[in-house]
Amino acid sequence: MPELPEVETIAAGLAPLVSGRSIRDIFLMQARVVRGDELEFQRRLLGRKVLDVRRRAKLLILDLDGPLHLVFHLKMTGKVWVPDKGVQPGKHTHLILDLGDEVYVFFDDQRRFGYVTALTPPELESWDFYRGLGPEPLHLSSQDFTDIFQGRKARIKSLLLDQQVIAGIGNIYADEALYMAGIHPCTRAVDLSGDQLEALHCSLQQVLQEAIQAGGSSFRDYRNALGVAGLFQENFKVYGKKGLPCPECGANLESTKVAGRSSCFCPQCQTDG
DNA sequence: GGGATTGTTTAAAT
DNA sequence: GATTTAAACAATCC
Repeated sequence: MPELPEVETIAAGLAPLVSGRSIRDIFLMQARVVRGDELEFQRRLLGRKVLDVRRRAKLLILDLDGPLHLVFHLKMTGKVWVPDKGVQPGKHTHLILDLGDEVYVFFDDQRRFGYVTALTPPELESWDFYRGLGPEPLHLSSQDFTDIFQGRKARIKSLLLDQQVIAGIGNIYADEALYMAGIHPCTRAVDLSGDQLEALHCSLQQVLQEAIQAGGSSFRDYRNALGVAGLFQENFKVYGKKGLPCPECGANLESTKVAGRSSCFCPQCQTDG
């Protein structure tokens, strides 16, 4: 569930807590959450110092000396956080990094879809998934944004969710941005006017920035680096609100399947589908 | 116990 | 071959 704003919030919260600290010990309770050989994983990490914490797409990346990259994908229910002192691991805590002075990084994942891996810079750069990621939406000019979708025949919602096309967007922010721009999720990108693409660019940047400001969305069980819930879910206009009235026109919001995902939209405000 | 939930991969279709 | 769509997968909740 964590999308761009949630991972951004986690990275920002984690950075001051872990930067400059070294990994003194590693406790791996669920080896399956580690991609690659778990012994090699532990060998690589031990003693490394955290230099920086950042986000790329939905990936949370800790840059370590060596150099080495500790890469998390949180998928649906993954959490990377620094608990208050004395907090014991839960039954879904799969990995703990001991950073000394009673500072621990917990990696929790109830459904265990998430994963973590330790990669050297060449390994990271040659990783097909990483290399194939599309541009960061917040770094795109209106022109670049338009160029991405120009002439594509797929439905706009599918393209927004495609990490190779544009990175970091999931079901929540795709639905919200399309609603704000007045575009039906089933519209083929090729059928969108220049004005519509510009509106979508604008609404996407707005919704992402507002969500980051609010500390992400806490639908279900997302928590930030301190284990605190975000607030943006209170700003949802359409996501998960099938059957409720549209905040603009009052029509009942509808849901349909696009790219295998439920997609909530207003049949009045989001036409041309 | 079936269906829904997620992002990604892989296979199939166009 | 390129593009697009659908199914499969992981584990759990309701």
